[in-house]
Amino acid sequence: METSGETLTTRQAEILHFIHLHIEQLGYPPTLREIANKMDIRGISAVRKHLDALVRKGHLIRRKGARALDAESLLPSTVPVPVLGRVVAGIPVNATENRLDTIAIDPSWLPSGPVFLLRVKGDSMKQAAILDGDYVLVRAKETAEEGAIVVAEIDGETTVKRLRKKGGRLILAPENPDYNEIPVAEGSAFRIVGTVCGLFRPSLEGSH
Amino acid sequence: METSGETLTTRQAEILHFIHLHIEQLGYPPTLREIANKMDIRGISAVRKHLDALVRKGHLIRRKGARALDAESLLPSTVPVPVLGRVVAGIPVNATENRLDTIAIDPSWLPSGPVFLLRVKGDSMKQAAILDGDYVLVRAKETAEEGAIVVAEIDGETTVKRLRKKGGRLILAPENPDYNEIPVAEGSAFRIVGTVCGLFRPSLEGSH
DNA sequence: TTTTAAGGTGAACAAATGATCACCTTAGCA
DNA sequence: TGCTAAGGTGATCATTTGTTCACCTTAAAA
Repeated sequence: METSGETLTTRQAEILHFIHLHIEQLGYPPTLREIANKMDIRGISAVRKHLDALVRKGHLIRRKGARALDAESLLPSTVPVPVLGRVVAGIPVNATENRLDTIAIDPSWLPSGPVFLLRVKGDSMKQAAILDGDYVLVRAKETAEEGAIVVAEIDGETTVKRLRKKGGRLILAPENPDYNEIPVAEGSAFRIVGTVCGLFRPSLEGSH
Repeated sequence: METSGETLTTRQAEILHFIHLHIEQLGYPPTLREIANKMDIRGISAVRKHLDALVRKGHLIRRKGARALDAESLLPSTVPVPVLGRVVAGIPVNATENRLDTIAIDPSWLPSGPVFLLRVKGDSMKQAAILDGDYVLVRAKETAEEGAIVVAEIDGETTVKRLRKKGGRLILAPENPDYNEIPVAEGSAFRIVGTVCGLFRPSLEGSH
């Protein structure tokens, strides 16, 4: 995601940095005079020239009015993704219950459609490089192809397994020899909640 | 992350929503008159009263000056993290060269201090659940404890391995029996770039 | 040597903006 | 019945803000 065309001078980069900082800290852009103060510039015409340069080089958008500086549209935005605790009846992505938290995810790491995050318990998917405590990114859908890693609900339990077929019957296959396959019995309460399409492992440090 | 104290009236929620929308689309907050226009209000005093109510109820921060509305500090923010290609001399976190991309990461998944993302090549850390194509989150520092997973540069090559000691000498240990340990020879060009403190695996779907 | 771009100073000025005051309407509540 | 909160109208006014123009300095390029 390249934003720039030409490269910035040191001074221009300093000013752009201050604008970003101001927006981050206060929630809105600075005025020309506020920029002049912080940069130790006495006349605001100099500031104006810098802004013109930043606009020309594609790092800033200016519109009419006070503080009408847009430096954020050119930065990556994010999508808030809910972290669900238990996954129960219905597609629960928009439900407030069971929502433990909301994490911002970069859109380039998201598929289209409804998604949610789920914290993995246990190491039954160890061989698929999914560990206890990892967050899996789940695309909410009721169907899945054979071979996909799915989040499924079976007999009231929510689990992350690989979906396989054996002798014409669906099974939920772990990726760890210490665990047993879970056959999907004829009359069992079985439902696919979604497919695992990403993985996040924060605070990995200290594991060994 | 609860932001509100008291609940908003319908009108107040409408106005707050417009403010958020304006910031999202244009990068800066609206003026009182811009709010009045969109809300079909003729006098700005009415807008002022609504803003006062939003401030009182904890949904907005106001400061002196035009467009000085901060509605974003009360929403989850993100931190832009650079994705580096090659990791070469110096701490390159702020260098524009080698920067392939910038990804927004939720601060709750970040440690303090300078970090960057690095795409993993090869499956030498397979047993540590780090696969080819994964992005590792690296805390940039020049030292690491034994047992930590590190990004290190040795003889011009950048690699992700576990840092171990064997017979009083450092080694870079893979987590895959198919790979050999890399001993750190006395006079070799060896440098620790950082420690792996997180992992991201987008577009996992389709792997089996 | 001249030219050009980056960076800066200073001042005048029109437009945009928020503050403030007085007054109005409606609905719920005591 | 009177009171109060939410919501609104209209107008005045001081301040802030961006625009514009003329001119200066310095260093690199032609």
